[in-house]
Amino acid sequence: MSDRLWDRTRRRVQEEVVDAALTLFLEHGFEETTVDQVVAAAGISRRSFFRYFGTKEDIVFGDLAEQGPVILEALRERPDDEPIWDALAHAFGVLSTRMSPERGVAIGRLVTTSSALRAAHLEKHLRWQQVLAPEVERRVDTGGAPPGLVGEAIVATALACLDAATTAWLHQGGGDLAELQRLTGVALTAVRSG
Amino acid sequence: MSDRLWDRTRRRVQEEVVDAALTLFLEHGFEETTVDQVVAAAGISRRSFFRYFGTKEDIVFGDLAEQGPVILEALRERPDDEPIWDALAHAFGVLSTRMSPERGVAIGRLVTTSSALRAAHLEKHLRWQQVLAPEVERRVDTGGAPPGLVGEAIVATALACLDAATTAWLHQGGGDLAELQRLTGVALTAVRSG
DNA sequence: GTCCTCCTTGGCATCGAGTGCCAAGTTAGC
DNA sequence: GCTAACTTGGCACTCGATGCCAAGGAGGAC
Repeated sequence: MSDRLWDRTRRRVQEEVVDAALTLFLEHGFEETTVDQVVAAAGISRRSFFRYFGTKEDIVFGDLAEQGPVILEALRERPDDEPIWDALAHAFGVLSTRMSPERGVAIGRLVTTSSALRAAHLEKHLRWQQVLAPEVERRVDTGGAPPGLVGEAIVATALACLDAATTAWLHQGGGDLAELQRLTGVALTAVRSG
Repeated sequence: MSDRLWDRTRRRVQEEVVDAALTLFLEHGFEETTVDQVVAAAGISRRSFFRYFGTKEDIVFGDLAEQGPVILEALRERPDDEPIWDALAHAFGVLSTRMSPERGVAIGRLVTTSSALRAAHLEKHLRWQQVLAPEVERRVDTGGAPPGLVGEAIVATALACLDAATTAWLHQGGGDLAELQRLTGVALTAVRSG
């Protein structure tokens, strides 16, 4: 987090590109908007764009895929005797502070309308899963299961329920983050007691 | 399933392309092998290739993504009072009859090594999920949850556990399908009783 | 301020996946 | 054998993404 002119300029440019791109995406759709249109709207060269964002999907997700360690840190700070599902819910909660709810809803809607974004979204979950699984496995009783299996299954399930809840939440308008948490709880309860 | 010469030829060509492609993929990797190399090895034109397979990933997954209705049919045939997890496990079982175990293991290994294949794999699961969720929701008590939430959460969880089990199964050599089923059960039990 | 170094920028060429179009060839039904 | 239906493959093109390189701005040493 240094603050030389270069870094500040970089962040400013990045934000401008994201703003211009999201406007276009929401208006015409993600797949229908070309990178050329984005860079034209943002006033940056095509080549530089791909240095700011490795892929077109990165405009939408930013560095979210690399936030596994941040979630892990939050998970480590939860007490060891807390039920694993509560601990995970709280750990994922740290991400909600990184984005405005309005933008979260906009991104959520975009993701549901583009299979490329959906793929990137799920790949992101997979990255988180690999980071979080060991700590989850440390916390629970695996009962002699092969290493990795229980941790991965639990994290993947939590993310699956979060996704199902997000779908339902967006469907009923989105907006209230507490409601999303409630729906996630409902999904988890249904899974664990069906 | 008509049997005109055209259809038989089509199936034969398709199989030849898959065989040639899988050989190349296993030797050099999925992303590292270009479609041009595949069509050269299979003796077909590039243009025709994309009429047989809509995407490069389709070589590996075939029509698996469109088998949602087949799984659904199998699920419908399970008794209504069977626990939903057992019913789903049996329903997914019908897919194992569509491929040799050896090829299944080969594909599994490929998927773990290519993010493009992983994305297609997860997109496939999403397709299944949308087909199966309503029937699952009909079978269980949703307790007044928003429509779709519980069904999607349950199917997504089942698939997540199946994936975690597959990872562990491949890690320990693969081969025995009964062992994969056992691992899936272990994952599900861990999720539902952690 | 001057010079030198580091880093960024943008243009160019290129690759790889995927698609529309069209002319030529093959199959099916008569 | 003739015609309609369909398949094939070549060409040109779009779009995302990458390597390379020359030009230019930022920042420190003097």
